[in-house]
Amino acid sequence: MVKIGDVAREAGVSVATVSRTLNGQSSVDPQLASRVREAAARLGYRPNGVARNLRRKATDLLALIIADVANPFFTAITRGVEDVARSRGFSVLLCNSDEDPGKESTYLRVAEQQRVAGVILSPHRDGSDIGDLRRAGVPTVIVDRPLTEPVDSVMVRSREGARAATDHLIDAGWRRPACITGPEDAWTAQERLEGYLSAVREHGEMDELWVRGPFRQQGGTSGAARLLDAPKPPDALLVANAQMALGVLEEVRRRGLRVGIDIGLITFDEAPWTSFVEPPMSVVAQPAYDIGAQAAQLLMDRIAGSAPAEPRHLQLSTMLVVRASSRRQAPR
Amino acid sequence: MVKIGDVAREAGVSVATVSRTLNGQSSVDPQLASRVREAAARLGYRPNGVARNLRRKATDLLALIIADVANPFFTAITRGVEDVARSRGFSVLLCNSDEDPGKESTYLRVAEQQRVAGVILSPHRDGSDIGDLRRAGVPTVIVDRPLTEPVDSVMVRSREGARAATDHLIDAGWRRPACITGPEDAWTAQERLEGYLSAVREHGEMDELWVRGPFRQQGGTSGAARLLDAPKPPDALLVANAQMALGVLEEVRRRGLRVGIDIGLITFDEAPWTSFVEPPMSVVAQPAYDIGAQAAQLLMDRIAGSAPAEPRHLQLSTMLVVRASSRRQAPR
DNA sequence: TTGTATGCGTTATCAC
DNA sequence: GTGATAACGCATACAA
Repeated sequence: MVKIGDVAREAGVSVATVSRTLNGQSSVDPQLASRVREAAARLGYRPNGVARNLRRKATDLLALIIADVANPFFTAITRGVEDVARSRGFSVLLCNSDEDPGKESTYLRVAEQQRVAGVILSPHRDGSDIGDLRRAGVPTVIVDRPLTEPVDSVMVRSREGARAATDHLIDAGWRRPACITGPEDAWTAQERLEGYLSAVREHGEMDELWVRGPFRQQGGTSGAARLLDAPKPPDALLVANAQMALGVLEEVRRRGLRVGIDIGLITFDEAPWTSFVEPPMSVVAQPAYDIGAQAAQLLMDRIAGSAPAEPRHLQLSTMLVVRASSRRQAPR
Repeated sequence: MVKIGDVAREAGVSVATVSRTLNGQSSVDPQLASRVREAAARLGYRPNGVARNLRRKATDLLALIIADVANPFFTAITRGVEDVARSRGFSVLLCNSDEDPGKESTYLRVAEQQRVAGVILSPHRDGSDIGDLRRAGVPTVIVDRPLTEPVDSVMVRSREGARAATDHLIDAGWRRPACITGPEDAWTAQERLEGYLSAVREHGEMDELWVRGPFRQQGGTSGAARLLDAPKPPDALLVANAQMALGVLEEVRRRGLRVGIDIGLITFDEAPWTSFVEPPMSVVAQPAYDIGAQAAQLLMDRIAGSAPAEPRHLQLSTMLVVRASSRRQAPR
């Protein structure tokens, strides 16, 4: 492996000059500079990033710690993070925590040990301990779920989205909208439920119909089943996430209910399939890519030191996308 | 930032003893060892991974260079890689090349400079130059698309999958199956087309019907349109990727054709939506997660030096998943 | 502008 | 079993 000294010898200069040249310092004689560059090219020199990082006491690595990159919501966040990171010369370490506090803290430790320049974290259910990170002075941005610690964050106005979706269901003529949300310890589940409740309460004379379940397909299936088995079942459903929505769809079809006629449907998350099911599914779209991009931006500012001392909290809005599943057609 | 010397002083031992203790060397007096561990905990010591990497001349970082993590096929590969990497104590650097030779070579250089322990690469269309990597002795595994260089690889028997799918269409009673495949310079597109062609030729007396398009939704739309506008249009379609399949579905519906009755459909890739469209879509499932997991496994073996000198080539099989879209129902 | 020399925080080699 | 010390490859303070 050729190192800086080899290049220096080849070019007949000192290592300092090689270093300066390759790091684009202006104070190098153009003549020498080109001799250095030629020598480096001739020898196929590749600077050792590890040594450089050690000396500079800084890396150009970002850690992205999320539940699961296979969840389309996080996939989009990941893409957003990676795009702005790359544009600023940073690379991203991908960490799937699977909502497992153990894996999460392992990754947090890895991030700290590898001296990453910053961390973007979607904390698990029960809150996460980023105390070590903060003590170590590692810039951090929280996404999707809040943390009590005073750090930068990027969130989505879930509650407002749920509320708008519920209002829409009612406006469309559905009389008994219900909500299928996530587990109690999931903040986003709570937010979405509250959005639903506030809409229903405001309309008055409407029953509050809701159930919880895991944020997975099966959670949707069983949630729908429980609601539909009730003596006075709902006639429309707001589902808190796309994976659950697939389960709901399954259950609804199993019962022979016609979406848009017998039952109205709307779900959180613009998954790739939503506009291709029959009928197309209305959604509360979350700006997932932007969450990632903005979080990365915040982080870069923080790393560059060009951020205010106090933490900044970004709140992105959802977008209501109305398709056929939530429009009420008269039964034939 | 507390360093190893601080811990040594706190524990009243030498840095060597601290290092040995924290790296789990057995040859340390248990008494001293616990004193060291206590001191480290008391001080909140975090080993500096960068310094360690420099000294050891090795990192526990893997670079994963793929076209786009947002493509479900690559998402699954990514998850597979990350899982086995983590289980072996490695982290993964996520790199989206977007099929752009420029981005790809940038990432290749980053990987080399950061002295990653290994690289998993899905080369872009026109072939990729991993010469530098090989010269630098960086273990590399190629996935999804071949490269002439003699390195480890994990591929899918695309051709056989396409052939099985075409055979299935014919067996199901479709008389004029066609193929919508990707661009000429995409190896997988070629393989899938050839699989289709071999099936059709073997059956004899059948027209070879096929078109190419970009591996995107729009490619499916326009491909389907061109085929269906022909004087003698096909009655069934084999589509080379899931994103194209969405486009095909769109076009087919636009024309009022009933899937499974007027036209048979089957596509490559088990995307999350395939079983939820109406009617459920038959697919040629690729073992994407396994591709990633196996590639990572191969790479780890190579890194550990426990791999044979000659490159190993894994070939994973596809799985035909027959759903309603490719079964032929009599028109009502 | 250029060169020399020091140190970044570890691990590992060598004596003891 | 333990400790002193020399690398690892680079960036930079300082001297020239």
